[in-house]
Amino acid sequence: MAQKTAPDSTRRSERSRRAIYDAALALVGEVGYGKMTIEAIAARAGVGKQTIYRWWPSKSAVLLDAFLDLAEQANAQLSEEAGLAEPATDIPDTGDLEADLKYVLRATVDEMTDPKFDAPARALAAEGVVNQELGTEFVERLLEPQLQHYVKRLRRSQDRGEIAAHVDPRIALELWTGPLAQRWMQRTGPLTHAYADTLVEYALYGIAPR
Amino acid sequence: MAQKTAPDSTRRSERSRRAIYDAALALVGEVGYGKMTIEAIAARAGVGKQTIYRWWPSKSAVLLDAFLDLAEQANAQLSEEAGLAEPATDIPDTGDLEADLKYVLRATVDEMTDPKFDAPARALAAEGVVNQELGTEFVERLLEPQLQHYVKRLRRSQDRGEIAAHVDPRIALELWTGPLAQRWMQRTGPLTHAYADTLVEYALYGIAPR
Amino acid sequence: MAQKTAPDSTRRSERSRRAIYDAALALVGEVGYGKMTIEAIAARAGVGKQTIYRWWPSKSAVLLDAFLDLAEQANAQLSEEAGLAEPATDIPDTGDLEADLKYVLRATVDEMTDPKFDAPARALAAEGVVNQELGTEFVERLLEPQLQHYVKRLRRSQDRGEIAAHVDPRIALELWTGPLAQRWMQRTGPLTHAYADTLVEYALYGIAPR
Amino acid sequence: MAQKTAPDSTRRSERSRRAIYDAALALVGEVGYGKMTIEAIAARAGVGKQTIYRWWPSKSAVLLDAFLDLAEQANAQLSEEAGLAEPATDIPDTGDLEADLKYVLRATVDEMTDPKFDAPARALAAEGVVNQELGTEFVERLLEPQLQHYVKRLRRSQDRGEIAAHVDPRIALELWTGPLAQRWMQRTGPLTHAYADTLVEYALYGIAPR
DNA sequence: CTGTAATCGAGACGGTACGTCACGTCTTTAC
DNA sequence: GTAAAGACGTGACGTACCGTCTCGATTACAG
Repeated sequence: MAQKTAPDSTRRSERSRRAIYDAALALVGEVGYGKMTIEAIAARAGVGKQTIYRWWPSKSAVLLDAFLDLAEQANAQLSEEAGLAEPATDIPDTGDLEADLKYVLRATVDEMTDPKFDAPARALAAEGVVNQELGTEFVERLLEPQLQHYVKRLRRSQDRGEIAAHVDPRIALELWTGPLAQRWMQRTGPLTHAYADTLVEYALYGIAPR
Repeated sequence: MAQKTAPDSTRRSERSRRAIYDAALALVGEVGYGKMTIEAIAARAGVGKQTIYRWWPSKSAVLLDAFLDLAEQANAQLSEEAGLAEPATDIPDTGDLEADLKYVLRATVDEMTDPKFDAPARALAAEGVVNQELGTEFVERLLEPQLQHYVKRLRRSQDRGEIAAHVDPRIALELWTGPLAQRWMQRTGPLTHAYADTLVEYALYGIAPR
Repeated sequence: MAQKTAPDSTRRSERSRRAIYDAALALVGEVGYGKMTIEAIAARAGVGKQTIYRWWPSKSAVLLDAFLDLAEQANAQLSEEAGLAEPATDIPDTGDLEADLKYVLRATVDEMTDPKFDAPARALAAEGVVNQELGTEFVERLLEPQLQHYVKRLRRSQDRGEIAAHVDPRIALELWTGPLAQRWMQRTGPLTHAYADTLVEYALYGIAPR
Repeated sequence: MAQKTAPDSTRRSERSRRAIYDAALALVGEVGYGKMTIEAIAARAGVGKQTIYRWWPSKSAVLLDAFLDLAEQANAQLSEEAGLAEPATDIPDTGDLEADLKYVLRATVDEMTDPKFDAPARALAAEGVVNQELGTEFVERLLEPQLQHYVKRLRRSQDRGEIAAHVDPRIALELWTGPLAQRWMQRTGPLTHAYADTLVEYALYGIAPR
């Protein structure tokens, strides 16, 4: 099937791409996703509209790429600060599962609260709820890779007998990521460190009396 | 301060209101929230645009009312089928907490899977992620009342010693509603009865070895 | 065949129509037909683009109506100045055909030179050369009615024996309107009173020796 | 003053030039002048856009050159058919002015009707009405040289006393070229041999009774 | 039972943004 | 250095809806 003669990506303007990302992220923060227009992105980036339409099919796709780029950069910076060559996203393993999970979950809460991430992340999450394609990509490229860090970490604990053998780690991790996600997306309650700690405790030991 | 001469709701056309709800729900299913326009709702409902603008401030508000109406009707019908006068939304209390939770959670999974509810509910959930005001109203009028049924039920179990005394029921219920919501909204995994059962088990007894 | 549900002309805004005419005529004079855009007309008239597209199919159609309106007004004003109820466009009949023709032709030259008429008239004439539909309408609604005044006048002279019996007045009049039109449109020579006079003389008596 | 580093015409690609002419003439016939775009000419000619912009300042200039080239070729072919070395554009002089004029005018009518010439000629004529520069060039390079053939021919007749001494040939010729041009450009009437004949007769002997 | 005031369907209005097209310039690679 | 190719910033296109407005026609209450 003939594509509409796909553009030649080797000749793509890097400077335009960056300017578009910056403009999109700035705008989604300033006016919100609904009122962010492609024309405004183009104007702010000092770029022709066609340059956006040439490389992305929709404004959600632009924002997704911009956000992924942002996440990547933030990650790279984090690793650098830690003086590491490899990405620093692994979940720590001090031998104390409860402490490790609380540590990571508190960091997640902090990130969810950071206004720099909040606006674009909400916009993408919202769009993903309604737009299957974008939602899938968002999950596959951003969310699931992060969740897999939990899977790895839980499996290590399971090998050591710190988690019951019958437990499926991929489901277990949802005991805390699910509630956190819900509070963030639906604002059903405050997102605090204490809340994160409680979730970890309930999840590890259950709510039935021991 | 003078309101914009608020309309007189006693003279409101009931037939128009119903037609607008029907049109909105039909359209959100057919073309999706983003492409649903007020003009299309008006045209389909055989109604002037002003009749919509007179009574609702935005298309999300129309859809919210339409959906609440739908939920109400569905509820009423359910109660009627059960031959009850009062609404049938309470969580059963057979004395077996695990069984009761699994029963209700399976029903929730079924509802989330029902295409009649799926499209408008997703649209509203998505809009709520990004639009604080609508999100809050959605939660307050629809979600939180349902969650409170869990609180009531859990408290009863707690009084009987079936749940540890230190547990906060309002947080505990998120151990299963959170994961369910996340799978539904972000499509991070399949929504099945087996999954619902697993969530209840993990939540009750924890994932650490007993 | 279903029209695209033609708009209701009884509800048309007269103020907008006038503003659009004024803007179109002003713009064609200032920037020329080629660079006159519908957006600019709309902006200058303080009108939405759709209001133009609702009532006219193209920018040439707008200009045609604007110009016809202008011609009508100019005509009405002329009649009024002369204190007449009927339109003053008839060709005089003093009994001296040569003098009458020269008089009218000189007036035509003056009009063709008047910058107020020149720009829009050129634009329409040009568009009509290339666009059959517009050209036909331009001729039928503006040019031919004026030519018919010559026909009437010539026929009267012919009845009196001042013009040879075998002559077809509709063709005869082209002996002077044709050259004038050509000099105006193609700029093949200057448009002066002397030139007009010469045309009348050559046409009446021929260029062969008598 | 530095020209924009004028291109070196000795290295110009003849094949591209020809292809551009062909493409321009074909397109003006197929889609009309207004919808003929430089991009389309380039694409059809298998030529880069810059190759057009390097050698011509505007699309009207391209078409003008293309049309002049066409006219030249047609002329050369005509001469060749007649077995002549020199160009065959002079007006015949059989001694019978009326007959000679009718002969040439009938040929002009035929040419104006030939669809191969019609589309580009109209486009250029139209553009010339509105664009002084192009109009002047069109007249100087194409129209006026043809009119001068009449001047020469008329002067010869005048020397022989077949035309009144006081007549200005340059004006006289407009008695038939003007009407013809008008009928062609403004479509004010049919273009036939009979019409051409009538024009010649009226012009020679006048419309007043002799 | 009839006036009268508000709601109703309809849709024109001034706008904003859409996604596309072509402009004329510029850069890259091949000849 | 010219050529084909095509990405770029720019700006107009014609369309779709926005939310406001004005217009009769309908409707339901108050006199």
